[in-house]
Amino acid sequence: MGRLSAEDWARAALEALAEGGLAAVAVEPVAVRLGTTKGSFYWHFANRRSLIEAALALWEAGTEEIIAGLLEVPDPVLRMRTLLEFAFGDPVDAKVAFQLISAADDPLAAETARRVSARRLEFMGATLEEAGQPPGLARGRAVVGYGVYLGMAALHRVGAVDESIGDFMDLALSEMGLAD
Amino acid sequence: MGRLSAEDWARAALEALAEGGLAAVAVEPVAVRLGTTKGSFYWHFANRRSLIEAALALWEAGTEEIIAGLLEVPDPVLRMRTLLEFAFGDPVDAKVAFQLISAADDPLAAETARRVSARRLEFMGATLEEAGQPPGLARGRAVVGYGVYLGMAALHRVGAVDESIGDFMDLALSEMGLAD
DNA sequence: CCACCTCCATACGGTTGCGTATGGTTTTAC
DNA sequence: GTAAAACCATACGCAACCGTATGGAGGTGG
Repeated sequence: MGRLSAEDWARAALEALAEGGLAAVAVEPVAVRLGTTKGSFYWHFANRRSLIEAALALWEAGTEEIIAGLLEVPDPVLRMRTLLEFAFGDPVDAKVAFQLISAADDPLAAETARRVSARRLEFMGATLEEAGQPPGLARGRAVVGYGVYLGMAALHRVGAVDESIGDFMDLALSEMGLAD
Repeated sequence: MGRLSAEDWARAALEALAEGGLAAVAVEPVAVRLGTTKGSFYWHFANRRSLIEAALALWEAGTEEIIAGLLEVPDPVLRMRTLLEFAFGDPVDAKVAFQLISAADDPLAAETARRVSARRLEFMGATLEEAGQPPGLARGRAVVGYGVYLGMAALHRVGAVDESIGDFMDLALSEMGLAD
């Protein structure tokens, strides 16, 4: 593995967060995951808290990155479809979102989840408006669409639904009035 | 507080589960919550694991209880509306569902979440069928409706949406083709 | 080649939670 | 009223994890 950077630690922490929640973002277990020891960690970070912050920042940056890429897509309907492909194609994102919402007793986790969710809802709403939907309806459908995304990911995660990812996407599109 | 029963412990454990996840179902913290000590706990339970089992069983029993009550309502549309009133009126249930889904690395938590979710989806689907909807559509709408329920609870929990509970209910009803 | 800086391993003390042991207090049974 | 049962408090050993201290390996400039 060679020498490690702070970002290596942040990535590993984000993985741990997705799998085991905030409690799994623990120094020694993540060190094991990286094949190293605490000695390395406390060189790059002051404490466990700053590792959590780094992991959350990494996750939030991912959302901004995706949105920036989607802004290159001119057609709003295609843009929304592409967004859903990204969303349902990434199994980690919904897990992290879930873990953070569940860990809402942690102020930073709650605030990060709120900010990222709000950003996504705003982007989805704007795209639906651009597709010709009136503002109020666009907002409502964005909330429902993102809610379905989170809820479906949840049900899929525990095996309560068997429907394929593709079915979810078509369903979400039709819920938003964008059915083809 | 007087003397405690095993069910008192299970209830307190369920509260802790809703607020802090599986990790919060810890013997000593729950003892503090009850104003007692471990000595009481290990009289009623063999270990921490059995406390978790009791809390999960309590949660699952709640679903069955509600469904049993709803079976008394003859009209399927009214039955669905009553169900949603129960669902959105109980702030604890969705929290627990979320926590268990997040804690899906624990086999018992995952299996319980799966079983309860499947039971609810089945009940909702059957009710929609009884309301005159074709089976496939009824199933799909049940999945979407329950998914929205979970997702909305999540977004509401972190403050990403401000819409009132009542709005959620009307929205869910209209999504299921039961709008008045 | 050597002084220094970067990065990591190991050892230590402190905290929190699990599970056991043991004794004490309150209720119940007769 | 007393013996047994039910219930609870305290103290202990054990394990996981946090954060610190300290020293050592490996590259780099002079």
